[in-house]
Amino acid sequence: MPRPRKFDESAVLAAARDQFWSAGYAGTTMDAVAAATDLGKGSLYGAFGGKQELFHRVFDDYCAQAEDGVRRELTGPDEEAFARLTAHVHGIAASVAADTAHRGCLLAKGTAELAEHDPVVAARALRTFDELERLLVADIEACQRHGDLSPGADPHRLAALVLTVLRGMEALGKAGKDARFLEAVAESALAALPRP
Amino acid sequence: MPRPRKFDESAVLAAARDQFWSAGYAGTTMDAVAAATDLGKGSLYGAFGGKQELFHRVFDDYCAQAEDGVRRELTGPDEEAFARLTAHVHGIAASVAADTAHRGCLLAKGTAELAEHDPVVAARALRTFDELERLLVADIEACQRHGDLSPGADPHRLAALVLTVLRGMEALGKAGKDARFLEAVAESALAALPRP
DNA sequence: GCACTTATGGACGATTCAGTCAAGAACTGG
DNA sequence: CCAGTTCTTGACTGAATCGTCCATAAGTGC
Repeated sequence: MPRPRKFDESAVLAAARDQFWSAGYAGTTMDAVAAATDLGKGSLYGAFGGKQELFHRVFDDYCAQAEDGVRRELTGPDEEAFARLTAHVHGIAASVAADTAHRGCLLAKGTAELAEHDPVVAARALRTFDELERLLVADIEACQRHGDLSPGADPHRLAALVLTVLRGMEALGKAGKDARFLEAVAESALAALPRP
Repeated sequence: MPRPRKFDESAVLAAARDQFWSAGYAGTTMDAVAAATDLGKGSLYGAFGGKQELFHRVFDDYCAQAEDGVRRELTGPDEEAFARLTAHVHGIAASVAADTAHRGCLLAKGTAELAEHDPVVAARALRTFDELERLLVADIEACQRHGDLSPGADPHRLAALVLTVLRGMEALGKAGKDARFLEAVAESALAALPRP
């Protein structure tokens, strides 16, 4: 029987994630990750394979968690679909505004830095956005069924617009646009949805 | 009288910009910049001071050019204000979609990578977005004067929404969302503006 | 408690990085 | 054509960088 690992894998991944999140991929050194996780470099390489593989793992976990969070926020009975949608949009605005350190979102940061040259990252990012879009479509369809949104509108187009607004808020929040701006955008985007 | 410079400063800055654009700040080496510009490192450091100063210069120039381009697209007589707006939004969608290499926008990439830790970059990015917003407000007000948009709507809110959609399209295009998606978003965003 | 397997941790190596420096080249005013 | 100033070249430095390696520790089935 092998010697079991002494470290908690999820804690190590969280520490690595924070390093990548703060310094970016190229700006993060494996020595820093080792120091942050209190692991020797031998253990780090033995367990995760290398910088790129570690990042892929961290990025994948982050995307999965992001999807899960949104899924929880947007799933439920039709009667509350519109409330869920407004809460989600306002919630994103609020959380972006609350990020006064402008750390932003690892999905956005990783995509901006690596999507051009790393097909694994690009594919994972695209899959995540597609899933977020799908969740929005489902919720918007629920809104239509319950009569909160115009049944004649194309739910895919509405979802695409909402997703785009959400990602734009993230980008502008990172640049320092304030809570008032973001809140106004959230309100305007919701007001732009066609009511029956 | 001093010996004049042999190189063309704007060509050197363009080559440096391409390096930073492609590899990011941390991923770019001064050796690579020197090779791309055919300059010795001594000249590079003598003329621009160092990696960070060079990036600030490149980033500032890029932002200024971006502002100028949008200013040209959105400025003109009231009668064409709405046509300018629709052309701008569709133009961004088309140019993002045409960027099949997913190089994206240096403003977005630099902001994502550096805004958190480099106040110079953060301030320049915010200033650029504010200027783009201002240009949108001016054009939307022109639309209202000419009767193409509802005069009762708050032009600042509409401009904020449009700017957010544009930055969201850039972010999603980088992740690989296709031309059909982006075009649908552009159309939906324009359709969401309140007509008189 | 022995043997076997894996984890650990830190030293090590080859490479690469940002930035410096000095010697010589190039240009112009006089 | 000379003197003075700046530009250029590329070798050099010291610090990091990624990744490897190996001796040792640790846990478990028998």
